[in-house]
Amino acid sequence: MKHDPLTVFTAWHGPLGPMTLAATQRGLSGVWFDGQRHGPDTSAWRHDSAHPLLQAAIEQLGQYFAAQRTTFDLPLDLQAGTPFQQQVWQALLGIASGTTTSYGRLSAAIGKPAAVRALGAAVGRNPVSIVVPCHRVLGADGSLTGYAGGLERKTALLSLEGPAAR
Amino acid sequence: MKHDPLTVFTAWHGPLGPMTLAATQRGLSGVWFDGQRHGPDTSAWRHDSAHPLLQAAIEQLGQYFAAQRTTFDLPLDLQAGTPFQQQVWQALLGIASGTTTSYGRLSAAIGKPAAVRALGAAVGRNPVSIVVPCHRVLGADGSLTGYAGGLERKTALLSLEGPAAR
DNA sequence: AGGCACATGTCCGGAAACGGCCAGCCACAC
DNA sequence: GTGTGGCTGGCCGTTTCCGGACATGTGCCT
Repeated sequence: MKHDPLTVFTAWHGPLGPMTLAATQRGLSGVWFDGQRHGPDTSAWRHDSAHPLLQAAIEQLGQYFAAQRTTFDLPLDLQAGTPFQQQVWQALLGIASGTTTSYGRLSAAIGKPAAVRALGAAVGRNPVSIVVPCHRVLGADGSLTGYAGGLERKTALLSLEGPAAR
Repeated sequence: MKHDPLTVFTAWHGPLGPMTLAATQRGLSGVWFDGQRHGPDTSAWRHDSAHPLLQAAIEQLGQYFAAQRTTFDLPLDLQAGTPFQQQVWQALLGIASGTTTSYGRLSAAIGKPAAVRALGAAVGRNPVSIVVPCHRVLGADGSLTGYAGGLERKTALLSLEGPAAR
């Protein structure tokens, strides 16, 4: 009986495979690789491939994959998560393209150095792949550790962003 | 992240104390005595004392309390409950003013004679007091058993509806 | 008569398990 | 010595699971 915003979604086939994008009145709320872990349940949403924000997102993603864009200019709606998750996702936005950080440094950055493990779980549930760059977080020793869309995709995204930096 | 209808609400001070009324686009969705058990959380709703449906409800409630009306003519929205709860609340609407029934008979009426206890719980969570007459359900031996708004109010409503039948 | 066990759907609280981690140790290889 | 690899334990938010409580009534047992 609570009021949640109406969510619209559409499909898009990008270089790394088919994806699903979602948006609310407040902004872009989701970008998922089809079949990834923690994927969306679209059954209660409305399909709308003509939605302006979704089209804008697709355009910018296309430019990103074509290496013609490194940052995104889109309104985001991250209100779906818990306060802690929102805090983590917000922090992810601070990681510049071409750079990476570690789970430990990120948890220290939000003032909860001991919540490293919990942060890892929160990062893994980031609903807006690519745009909210959860793929730029590595293990303390530089290992890939994990990615909801599969490690190959994480590697692909990182090499796309920093050709030099392996 | 699911779409629920926008809910509006307002306050009304009736003969039995202050109350809160709520409505969605589909119809009247709530009538509660302030402070009753299982009361609403209005924090995500919008206050709108001018809403036509809410005003209509208040008018009819006024007539009801003045003994100038025994039935209500208002669209209802009972979609907030579980399927079982909706079934029970729907059954409540079949109890005519001036009459009463028991939890046992009611559970038999919906084809689930064994779910008496569950039905009691469901009746107790009826969101639309008075209009959906949960106060017309008594124990098998005629005892009052319970009322989310307090037993005094249950008594008051029953005596209002059936002056003869105490 | 009186007492007790049981059926049923839902909610709520507490307990436990589960992660996209990391630091500290130890054991081995060179 | 130095480096690598593997194990261990503790960290903490979230999710899941489980056990009880309820606006009751019927049947069986004493």
